[in-house]
Amino acid sequence: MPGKPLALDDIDHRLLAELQADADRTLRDLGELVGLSPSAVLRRVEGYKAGGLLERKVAVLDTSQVPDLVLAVCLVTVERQTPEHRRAFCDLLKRTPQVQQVYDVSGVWDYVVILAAHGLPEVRELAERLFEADENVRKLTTLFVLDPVKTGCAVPTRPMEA
Amino acid sequence: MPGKPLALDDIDHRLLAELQADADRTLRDLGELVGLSPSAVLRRVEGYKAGGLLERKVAVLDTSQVPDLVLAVCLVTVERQTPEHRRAFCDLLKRTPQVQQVYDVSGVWDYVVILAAHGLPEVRELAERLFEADENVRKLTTLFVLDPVKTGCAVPTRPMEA
DNA sequence: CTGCGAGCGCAAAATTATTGCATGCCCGGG
DNA sequence: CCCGGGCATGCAATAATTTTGCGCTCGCAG
Repeated sequence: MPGKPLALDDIDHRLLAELQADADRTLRDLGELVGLSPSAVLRRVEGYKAGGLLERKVAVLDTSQVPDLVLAVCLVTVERQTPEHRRAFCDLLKRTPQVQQVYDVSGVWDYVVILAAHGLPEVRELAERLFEADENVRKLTTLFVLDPVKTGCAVPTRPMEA
Repeated sequence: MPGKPLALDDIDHRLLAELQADADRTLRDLGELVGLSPSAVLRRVEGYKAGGLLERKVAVLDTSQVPDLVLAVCLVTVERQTPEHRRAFCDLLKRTPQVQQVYDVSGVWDYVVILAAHGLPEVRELAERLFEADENVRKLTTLFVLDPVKTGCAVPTRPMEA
C-alpha cells in the first residue's frame, strides 16, 4: 500500500534521475553529483524504497548481444472486457517471461504487449498460446521490431521545465 | 563494439535472469542462488560488462507513485524513410527524457514510441513537438495507457524450454 | 603422460554501506 | 522575541561487501 508524504525537492529529482540512468554507482559518487554526503544519499534512497517510489534495481542487457532475440509489439483487441477475463489474461502475461511489457490502453485496441523471444518461431508460438488461443481475443496485430532505437523504463519525476 | 566469445552456461543464464529481476543483491546472495562463491559471481558479472552483454543497472520507479504521470503509446507512420531524416528523428527522440522507448517496426507503422509525461497537456505538447511538427510524419495514433499491467526490460537469454 | 589455460574457492586488503551522534535549521507556540 | 521539537545533514566509527592475489583442480591438446 503506497500512500506516503511524497514531497520531493530538487535534490530528490536529480538523484532519482541519476539512479534511473545508472544505479550502479557508490553513495559517494552520487553524493558528489547532487551535493550531499554518502550517508545523506543513503537515507534518501532508503526513503524512496520504504515509500515504494523506488521499486527495484535491475540489470539491463544489450538486446543486440542476445543471439536470435526478436522483439515484437502486439496490438490486441478483445471481444468483451469482463473482470474475470481481464485478470486471467493479465496473469498469464505476467507469468510469461517472454512478455516484457503489457499496457491496457484506450482506443481501438485494448492492450499493447511487447514480446522478447528467440527467433520468429517462438514469437509465433507465443502469439498462439497467449492470444489466438484466447476466445476473447478478437484481433491481433503484430509489429516486428527492426531496431530498438531507444529502450528503458525511466520516467521524468517532474514536469518539463519549459 | 560488441562481438565476444559469448558462450553462456546454465549458471550464466540463471545469474542473468536473477540480475534482470533484481540487481540489488550482494555477491554472496547471488552466489548462494546459483551455487558459486562471491568472487566467482563477481568475475562472471564483470565479464558480462566487459563483453557488453550487461549494459547497465538502473533504478525502476513505481509509475503509480509519480503524480500525474501519463503513459502513452504512439504509432507513427512517416512519409519517406531517408537516412538523414531517420537519424534526426531518432536523435531527437533519444534526447527527449519523456521518450521512454522507441522501436523501429515493420508493417503499416514505422515507429512505436512510448511516452511518459506529466498530465495530458504535456503529452499533447510532446506529440506536437516530436511528431506533428515533423513534415515527414504522415500519421500519428496515440493510445493512452489506462494501466501499466506489466513493465520492465527483461529479456530471456535462452529459448523456451518446452 | 605432461603442459597449459580457464575458472573456482579461500582469505587478505581495499572500499562501501550503515549506524550513532551532535549540530544547524525551520516553524509553531509561548 | 524567545523557546522547544522535528527533521535532515555531516562526521566518524563499525559492519559488510567488493575486489584482488594465490594455489588448486579439471579438461584438453600436444
